[in-house]
This record gives sequence, structure tokens and C-alpha cells, in this order.
Amino acid sequence: MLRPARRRGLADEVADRLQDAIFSGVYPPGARLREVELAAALGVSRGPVREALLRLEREGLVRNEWHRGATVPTLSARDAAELHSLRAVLEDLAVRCAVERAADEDLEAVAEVAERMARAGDAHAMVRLDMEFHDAVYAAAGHLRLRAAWEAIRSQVHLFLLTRIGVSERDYTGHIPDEHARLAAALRARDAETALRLFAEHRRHAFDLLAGEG
Amino acid sequence: MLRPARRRGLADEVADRLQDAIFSGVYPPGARLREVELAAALGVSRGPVREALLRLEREGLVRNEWHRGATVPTLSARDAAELHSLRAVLEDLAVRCAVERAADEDLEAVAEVAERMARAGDAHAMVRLDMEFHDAVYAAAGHLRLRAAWEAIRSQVHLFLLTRIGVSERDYTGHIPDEHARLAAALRARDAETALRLFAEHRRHAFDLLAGEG
DNA sequence: AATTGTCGGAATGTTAACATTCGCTCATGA
DNA sequence: TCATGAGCGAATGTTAACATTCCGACAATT
Repeated sequence: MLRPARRRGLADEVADRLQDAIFSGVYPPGARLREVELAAALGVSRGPVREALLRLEREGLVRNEWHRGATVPTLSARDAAELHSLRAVLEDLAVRCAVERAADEDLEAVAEVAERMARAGDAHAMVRLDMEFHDAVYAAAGHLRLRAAWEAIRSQVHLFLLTRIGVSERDYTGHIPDEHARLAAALRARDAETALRLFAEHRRHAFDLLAGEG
Repeated sequence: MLRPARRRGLADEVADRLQDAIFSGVYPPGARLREVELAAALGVSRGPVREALLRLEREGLVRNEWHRGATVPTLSARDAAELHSLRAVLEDLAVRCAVERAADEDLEAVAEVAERMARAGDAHAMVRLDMEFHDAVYAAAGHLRLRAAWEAIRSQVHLFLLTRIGVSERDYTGHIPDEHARLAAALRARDAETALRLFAEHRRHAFDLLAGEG
């Protein structure tokens, strides 16, 4: 069973590199992303860079302004609240779809990611797995537009976790794997009510932990 | 009270023209959008056209494939179901936000659009006002990312209504204005429970009417 | 007859040069 | 001292030419 081998243009390549760079802290919130600078650093022309910045804007990782270029946005408390509330309704739908009509193997893939979290290396790896876990849930939901809506805020959630993780790293890495394991179990049992409750508690937990002290 | 006079580039201009053209039926679902052709027709170069197509892809109005160009997608029954379910959770949140913390003037703006629907000209104008009404609700919600999520499917909903409107135009134009008036009234009364119920019935009504017979 | 290889045309992907816009600085004036 | 305007520099917006990729048709081979 082969996945479609799609050819990617330079733009996608550049977008991925930029995303990694932002997550790595090379371009912290507030930093300006100059097209010529990026083009020179990556060894491509401004075209693909421009296109990549547009894609990252769609994901909320950069802000684009007329004739003023792209900058990495700083997430305010209000932004965090927006992400929290929007994520809640999206994830509720995802959980309902997944429980209702996902293939068993897709739900097992979710559980498999949850297991990997138990032996994550550092906090950054944990965050990556956290994102991967939720990706798997949306994939199991089999809802293209829901997945697209998630991907529109996914990077922002990722960035939020990375920037706020220092304030309580211990609690985060300690409780998170176990929580995800329970989440996966509820999904595999196709227990919608329990799953919805657990996911809500999970989000509330993470939100209180990370948004409160920032 | 002036709105910010923002300078728009050619790309945005092109995107709007293309959107109008698609809604007008110039490019029906399945049609190919060739960059050179569009650039020549609009009197600009391929750069802005490319950027515009990327923006329209973000809105789901065109599909872009590697080295195969852009096409107007045809909406299947599954697509309609996806739009319906996603729209439901987004609009629920929008209504809750609007009832909870919208300014009175924003809710009056919603009602004002609803009133204009009573004296709409043709069916196309009615659909435009329908979209405008829901735009106003999202604007009243004051939730930037929720609004962005709506805008990601807005054009698809618009196109869906336009393509399916012929099957039951009479029912659509007949009942819709009254329904929206009640919706607006519930919002102005800040009656969350009633508003949520009415919006759900509204969507169910439109979905049954238009998706069923296609 | 069916499959594979090759070729041509057409469209997109990419590049580099040109045009435009914006923020900043500094001089000017009241 | 503050407000106003011109000019400069830097970055983005736009363009047109070049490179690459893909699809379809047709020929060759088994």
C-alpha cells in the first residue's frame, strides 16, 4: 500500500524549512522575515519564498502586511483564548466523527502515537508528539475540511506550547503522556461521551497550565 | 468612524475578479483556470494571478495540483455533508460568542442585513445577502480565528447555494428572509438557547432543501 | 492486441531585473 | 519645541523570460 508520491515544489520545501526555523527559535515572535534574506540563505529566488510565506500566513505562523513584509506574530492572552475556544469545537467534532465512523486501524494509529509519548526525549519532542497525536485524531475523523481548519491553527498551537513550555515543563511532560493514553483508550472503545469529557479536561488542563502563568 | 483604508495589491484584485467570475458561472465546476489565459484577460502578469489562485485555494474555491494547474472543484454529496457539519460547530461558537460579548451595534448590523433580505431582487442577490448575514454574525462574535475558519469555507458554501438553488428556488427565497429575521431577533435578545436552536433549524432546513434533491 | 518507449506541445515552476511603496531621517518653518 | 515636508534607503510588488514537468498521441516491440 503506497502513498501517493507527490512532487513538491520549492515553495513547500521552503515553507517547511521556515516552519522548522521558527519552531527552533531562529525567528522568535516579533522577528521580521525578509524575502531577499531568506532567498539568499536558502539558495532560491524570491518567488518560492513569497509563496512559502503565503502558506505560512494561512497557518497563522507569520503575519503579512502590504509593503511591510512578514513577521512572526506574538501570541497575546486573547489569542490564546481564541485558539482554545476554536480548538474546542473543532476537536469535539473530530472526536465525534472518529468515534462514529473511523477505521479501527486509524484509531490504533492514534494509540500508537500516545504510546510513543511515554518515552519522549526532551520537551520539544514531547510537543511534537502531542501535535502528532491530535493530527492522528483528525486523520481518523476522515473530514477533509475539519482537518484543514485544524491545520490553520495547528502551527499556532504548536508555537504557543513551545514558547510557554518553560514555565512548567515538569508538570507538562509528567502528566501529558498518561492523559493521552486515556484519550486513545476512550477512542478505541468508541465511547463518545467519555472521550469528549476527557478531551475537554485535557484542553482545560493544558490551557490553565500554560496560559495562566504567561 | 472610518475604516482603515488599506492598500490592496493586484493579487487581491485578481482574486476578487476571479471569485466573481466563478460565482457568475463563467468558470463552472470542473473548468480549468490557466494562468496565462487569466493573466492575459486581466491585463496583468502571472505573478499576481498565481498569488490569487493560492488565495482562492485557501478558500476552497479552486484546487491546485503540481504542474497541472488550478480547477474549479465540483462539490460532491460528501463535500456538502462536510460543509454542513463543520459550519454547524463554527456557527454554534459564533452565536455563543455574539450573544455573550458582542456590542449592541454589531447585533443591530446583523438585524439590518436581515431586513434587507426581505426586498432582495433575484435569487443571486438573496444568496449574497444570506452570506452577508452570516458574515455579520461572525463579525459580531469578535473572534478573529473563528472568522478565518468561516472564511475558509464561506466561498464553498456560497458556490454550493448558487449551484443548487435552481432545484427549489421558490422555497428558498420564500422562507429564508423570515427565518433570518427570527435569527437576528434572538441574537438581539441575547437569548443563547433560542438562537442556537433556530440557527440549527435554519441550517438543517437549507441542507435538506438543497442537498437532498441534488 | 496490449504494453512500453518516445516525442512534442502546453502549461506550470523558477528566476532575475524593474517599478513601486513605505518608514526613517533630517532639514525647515512657525 | 513641535509639526510638516522632502529625500533617501530598503524592502516588497510586479513583470517577462527561462527551465522544468506533465499529458497525450503515436510508433515500436513483444
